[in-house]
Amino acid sequence: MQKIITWNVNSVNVRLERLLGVLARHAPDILCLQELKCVDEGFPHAEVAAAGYQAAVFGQKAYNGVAILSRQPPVEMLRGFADAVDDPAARLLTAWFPGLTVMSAYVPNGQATGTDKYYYKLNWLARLCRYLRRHHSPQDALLLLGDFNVAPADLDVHDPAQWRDKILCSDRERAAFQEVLSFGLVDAFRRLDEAKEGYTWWDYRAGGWSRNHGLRIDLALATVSVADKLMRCYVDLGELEGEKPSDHAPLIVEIS
DNA sequence: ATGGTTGCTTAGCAA
Repeated sequence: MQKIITWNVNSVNVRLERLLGVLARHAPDILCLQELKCVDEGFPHAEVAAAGYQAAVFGQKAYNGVAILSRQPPVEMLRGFADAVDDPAARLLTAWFPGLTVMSAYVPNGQATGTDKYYYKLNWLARLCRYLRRHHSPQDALLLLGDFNVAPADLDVHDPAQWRDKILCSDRERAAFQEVLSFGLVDAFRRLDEAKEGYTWWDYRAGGWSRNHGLRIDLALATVSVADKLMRCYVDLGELEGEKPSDHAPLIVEIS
Protein backbone atom coordinates (compact mmCIF):
# COMPACT_ATOMS: atom_id res chain seq x y z
CA MET A 1 0.00 0.00 0.00
CA GLN A 2 1.13 3.52 -0.78
CA LYS A 3 -0.20 6.56 1.06
CA ILE A 4 -0.08 9.95 -0.61
CA ILE A 5 -1.35 13.16 1.01
CA THR A 6 -2.09 16.63 -0.29
CA TRP A 7 -2.44 19.60 2.06
CA ASN A 8 -2.63 23.35 1.66
CA VAL A 9 -0.76 24.39 4.81
CA ASN A 10 -1.21 28.16 4.44
CA SER A 11 2.41 28.92 5.50
CA VAL A 12 4.66 25.92 6.11
CA ASN A 13 6.56 27.69 8.88
CA VAL A 14 3.50 28.75 10.86
CA ARG A 15 2.20 25.18 10.45
CA LEU A 16 5.51 23.37 11.07
CA GLU A 17 4.48 21.55 14.26
CA ARG A 18 1.22 20.49 12.57
CA LEU A 19 3.16 19.32 9.51
CA LEU A 20 5.40 17.15 11.69
CA GLY A 21 2.24 15.86 13.36
CA VAL A 22 0.72 14.86 10.03
CA LEU A 23 3.94 13.07 9.03
CA ALA A 24 4.02 11.21 12.34
CA ARG A 25 0.29 10.38 12.41
CA HIS A 26 -0.08 9.22 8.80
CA ALA A 27 3.49 8.17 7.91
CA PRO A 28 2.75 8.90 4.24
CA ASP A 29 5.02 7.76 1.44
CA ILE A 30 4.56 11.11 -0.29
CA LEU A 31 3.14 14.42 0.93
CA CYS A 32 2.27 17.32 -1.38
CA LEU A 33 2.10 20.80 0.10
CA GLN A 34 0.67 24.06 -1.22
CA GLU A 35 0.90 27.68 -0.06
CA LEU A 36 4.31 27.34 1.54
CA LYS A 37 4.61 31.15 1.61
CA CYS A 38 8.40 30.95 1.74
CA VAL A 39 11.39 30.87 -0.57
CA ASP A 40 13.35 27.62 -1.06
CA GLU A 41 15.88 28.57 1.64
CA GLY A 42 13.07 29.32 4.07
CA PHE A 43 11.67 25.78 3.93
CA PRO A 44 12.19 23.81 7.17
CA HIS A 45 14.40 21.16 5.54
CA ALA A 46 16.19 20.20 8.77
CA GLU A 47 13.00 19.53 10.73
CA VAL A 48 11.52 17.56 7.84
CA ALA A 49 14.75 15.55 7.50
CA ALA A 50 14.67 14.76 11.21
CA ALA A 51 11.20 13.31 10.63
CA GLY A 52 12.64 11.02 7.94
CA TYR A 53 11.63 12.94 4.83
CA GLN A 54 13.29 15.06 2.20
CA ALA A 55 11.54 17.79 0.25
CA ALA A 56 11.53 18.93 -3.36
CA VAL A 57 10.61 22.60 -3.03
CA PHE A 58 9.42 25.27 -5.46
CA GLY A 59 9.18 28.33 -3.24
CA GLN A 60 8.39 32.00 -3.65
CA LYS A 61 8.53 35.02 -1.38
CA ALA A 62 5.33 35.67 0.59
CA TYR A 63 2.89 33.87 -1.69
CA ASN A 64 2.23 30.49 -3.27
CA GLY A 65 4.97 27.84 -3.11
CA VAL A 66 4.56 24.06 -3.51
CA ALA A 67 6.54 21.05 -2.30
CA ILE A 68 6.65 17.28 -2.52
CA LEU A 69 7.96 15.42 0.53
CA SER A 70 9.05 11.79 0.32
CA ARG A 71 11.22 9.30 2.15
CA GLN A 72 13.37 8.78 -0.93
CA PRO A 73 14.18 11.65 -3.27
CA PRO A 74 12.47 11.60 -6.67
CA VAL A 75 14.40 10.45 -9.73
CA GLU A 76 13.65 13.79 -11.36
CA MET A 77 11.67 16.94 -10.70
CA LEU A 78 10.31 19.84 -12.75
CA ARG A 79 9.28 23.28 -11.53
CA GLY A 80 6.30 24.85 -13.25
CA PHE A 81 5.04 24.23 -16.76
CA ALA A 82 8.30 24.44 -18.73
CA ASP A 83 6.46 26.60 -21.26
CA ALA A 84 7.33 29.98 -22.74
CA VAL A 85 4.94 31.95 -20.51
CA ASP A 86 6.65 34.49 -18.25
CA ASP A 87 5.12 33.73 -14.84
CA PRO A 88 6.94 34.02 -11.50
CA ALA A 89 4.18 32.25 -9.53
CA ALA A 90 5.40 29.01 -7.90
CA ARG A 91 2.29 26.86 -8.29
CA LEU A 92 3.24 23.55 -9.86
CA LEU A 93 5.86 20.91 -9.09
CA THR A 94 6.25 17.48 -10.69
CA ALA A 95 8.29 14.67 -9.17
CA TRP A 96 9.03 11.38 -10.92
CA PHE A 97 9.28 8.39 -8.57
CA PRO A 98 9.88 4.79 -9.69
CA GLY A 99 6.47 3.67 -10.95
CA LEU A 100 4.60 6.86 -10.03
CA THR A 101 4.59 10.49 -11.14
CA VAL A 102 3.30 12.97 -8.57
CA MET A 103 2.31 16.59 -9.15
CA SER A 104 1.63 19.19 -6.45
CA ALA A 105 -0.58 21.99 -7.80
CA TYR A 106 -1.81 25.25 -6.34
CA VAL A 107 -4.37 26.58 -8.81
CA PRO A 108 -4.87 30.38 -8.66
CA ASN A 109 -7.79 31.47 -6.48
CA GLY A 110 -9.22 33.90 -9.03
CA GLN A 111 -10.51 36.42 -6.46
CA ALA A 112 -13.88 37.07 -8.15
CA THR A 113 -15.48 36.21 -11.49
CA GLY A 114 -14.68 38.67 -14.26
CA THR A 115 -11.52 40.07 -12.64
CA ASP A 116 -8.02 39.91 -14.11
CA LYS A 117 -7.19 37.22 -11.56
CA TYR A 118 -10.19 35.20 -12.74
CA TYR A 119 -8.92 35.15 -16.33
CA TYR A 120 -5.42 34.36 -15.11
CA LYS A 121 -6.92 31.37 -13.33
CA LEU A 122 -8.76 30.16 -16.45
CA ASN A 123 -5.57 30.58 -18.49
CA TRP A 124 -3.55 28.77 -15.84
CA LEU A 125 -5.88 25.76 -16.03
CA ALA A 126 -5.55 25.79 -19.85
CA ARG A 127 -1.75 25.85 -19.43
CA LEU A 128 -2.05 22.87 -17.11
CA CYS A 129 -3.96 20.98 -19.83
CA ARG A 130 -1.24 21.77 -22.39
CA TYR A 131 1.47 20.76 -19.95
CA LEU A 132 -0.19 17.41 -19.27
CA ARG A 133 -0.60 16.67 -22.98
CA ARG A 134 2.98 17.67 -23.82
CA HIS A 135 4.88 16.11 -20.92
CA HIS A 136 2.73 13.21 -19.77
CA SER A 137 0.56 10.38 -21.05
CA PRO A 138 -2.79 9.13 -19.75
CA GLN A 139 -1.12 5.69 -19.86
CA ASP A 140 1.33 6.82 -17.16
CA ALA A 141 0.82 6.10 -13.48
CA LEU A 142 0.20 9.70 -12.48
CA LEU A 143 -1.34 11.49 -9.51
CA LEU A 144 -2.11 15.21 -9.78
CA LEU A 145 -2.89 16.50 -6.31
CA GLY A 146 -3.47 19.89 -4.80
CA ASP A 147 -5.66 22.87 -4.13
CA PHE A 148 -7.66 23.32 -7.34
CA ASN A 149 -9.68 26.27 -6.05
CA VAL A 150 -12.67 24.82 -7.90
CA ALA A 151 -15.58 22.96 -6.34
CA PRO A 152 -16.32 20.53 -9.20
CA ALA A 153 -20.08 20.22 -8.53
CA ASP A 154 -22.84 21.58 -6.30
CA LEU A 155 -22.48 18.45 -4.18
CA ASP A 156 -19.08 19.84 -3.19
CA VAL A 157 -20.52 23.08 -1.78
CA HIS A 158 -22.24 23.59 1.60
CA ASP A 159 -24.75 26.07 0.16
CA PRO A 160 -24.91 25.83 -3.65
CA ALA A 161 -27.51 28.59 -3.93
CA GLN A 162 -25.33 31.06 -2.04
CA TRP A 163 -22.26 30.10 -4.08
CA ARG A 164 -23.97 30.01 -7.46
CA ASP A 165 -21.79 31.75 -10.09
CA LYS A 166 -19.36 32.83 -7.36
CA ILE A 167 -15.61 32.30 -7.46
CA LEU A 168 -14.65 28.61 -6.98
CA CYS A 169 -18.06 27.57 -8.36
CA SER A 170 -18.61 29.42 -11.64
CA ASP A 171 -19.46 27.49 -14.82
CA ARG A 172 -16.28 28.58 -16.62
CA GLU A 173 -14.06 27.41 -13.76
CA ARG A 174 -15.88 24.09 -13.64
CA ALA A 175 -15.58 23.72 -17.41
CA ALA A 176 -11.85 24.51 -17.25
CA PHE A 177 -11.50 21.87 -14.54
CA GLN A 178 -13.36 19.30 -16.67
CA GLU A 179 -10.84 20.01 -19.43
CA VAL A 180 -8.08 18.96 -17.05
CA LEU A 181 -9.95 15.72 -16.32
CA SER A 182 -10.37 15.14 -20.06
CA PHE A 183 -6.63 14.49 -20.29
CA GLY A 184 -7.46 11.14 -18.73
CA LEU A 185 -7.83 11.76 -15.01
CA VAL A 186 -10.48 10.76 -12.49
CA ASP A 187 -11.38 12.50 -9.23
CA ALA A 188 -10.26 9.92 -6.66
CA PHE A 189 -12.67 10.98 -3.92
CA ARG A 190 -15.69 10.79 -6.25
CA ARG A 191 -14.51 7.57 -7.84
CA LEU A 192 -14.86 5.92 -4.44
CA ASP A 193 -18.09 7.63 -3.34
CA GLU A 194 -20.49 9.43 -5.65
CA ALA A 195 -22.46 11.16 -2.91
CA LYS A 196 -20.22 11.67 0.13
CA GLU A 197 -19.53 15.13 1.60
CA GLY A 198 -15.83 15.82 1.39
CA TYR A 199 -15.18 19.44 2.20
CA THR A 200 -11.51 20.36 2.45
CA TRP A 201 -11.63 24.15 2.87
CA TRP A 202 -13.54 26.47 5.18
CA ASP A 203 -13.29 30.25 5.11
CA TYR A 204 -11.50 31.61 8.21
CA ARG A 205 -13.95 34.49 8.06
CA ALA A 206 -17.44 34.19 9.53
CA GLY A 207 -16.50 30.97 11.36
CA GLY A 208 -16.62 28.76 8.30
CA TRP A 209 -15.18 25.73 10.07
CA SER A 210 -17.38 25.91 13.19
CA ARG A 211 -20.46 26.06 10.94
CA ASN A 212 -19.11 23.50 8.47
CA HIS A 213 -19.51 26.02 5.69
CA GLY A 214 -17.04 24.12 3.53
CA LEU A 215 -16.12 23.43 -0.07
CA ARG A 216 -14.37 20.44 -1.60
CA ILE A 217 -11.58 22.11 -3.56
CA ASP A 218 -8.52 20.01 -2.61
CA LEU A 219 -8.44 17.03 -4.93
CA ALA A 220 -6.46 14.01 -6.01
CA LEU A 221 -6.72 13.26 -9.73
CA ALA A 222 -5.50 9.89 -10.96
CA THR A 223 -4.85 8.31 -14.34
CA VAL A 224 -6.66 5.02 -14.97
CA SER A 225 -3.84 2.74 -13.85
CA VAL A 226 -3.68 4.52 -10.49
CA ALA A 227 -7.46 4.89 -10.15
CA ASP A 228 -7.82 1.11 -10.56
CA LYS A 229 -5.65 0.66 -7.47
CA LEU A 230 -7.48 3.16 -5.25
CA MET A 231 -8.26 1.82 -1.79
CA ARG A 232 -9.29 4.90 0.18
CA CYS A 233 -9.53 8.65 -0.25
CA TYR A 234 -10.58 10.71 2.76
CA VAL A 235 -10.28 14.07 4.48
CA ASP A 236 -8.42 14.32 7.81
CA LEU A 237 -10.89 16.52 9.68
CA GLY A 238 -9.07 15.90 12.95
CA GLU A 239 -6.28 18.13 11.69
CA LEU A 240 -8.64 21.11 12.00
CA GLU A 241 -8.92 20.73 15.80
CA GLY A 242 -6.82 22.72 18.25
CA GLU A 243 -4.93 25.98 17.91
CA LYS A 244 -4.11 27.67 14.62
CA PRO A 245 -5.22 25.13 12.02
CA SER A 246 -4.82 25.77 8.30
CA ASP A 247 -8.02 26.73 6.51
CA HIS A 248 -7.58 23.49 4.52
CA ALA A 249 -7.66 19.88 5.75
CA PRO A 250 -5.29 17.21 4.41
CA LEU A 251 -6.65 14.79 1.79
CA ILE A 252 -5.29 11.27 2.11
CA VAL A 253 -5.09 8.79 -0.78
CA GLU A 254 -4.28 5.11 -0.37
CA ILE A 255 -3.44 2.89 -3.34
CA SER A 256 -2.68 -0.83 -3.33
C1' DA B 1 -25.20 43.96 3.73
C1' DT B 2 -19.54 42.90 0.66
C1' DG B 3 -19.43 41.83 6.69
C1' DG B 4 -15.72 38.16 8.80
C1' DT B 5 -9.89 36.01 9.74
C1' DT B 6 -5.17 34.77 8.78
C1' DG B 7 -0.38 35.38 6.92
C1' DC B 8 3.26 38.15 4.92
C1' DT B 9 5.08 42.41 5.27
C1' DT B 10 4.76 46.49 7.29
C1' DA B 11 -0.88 49.29 5.41
C1' DG B 12 -1.94 46.71 1.85
C1' DC B 13 -2.57 42.52 -0.57
C1' DA B 14 -3.99 37.75 -1.15
C1' DA B 15 -6.89 34.21 0.13
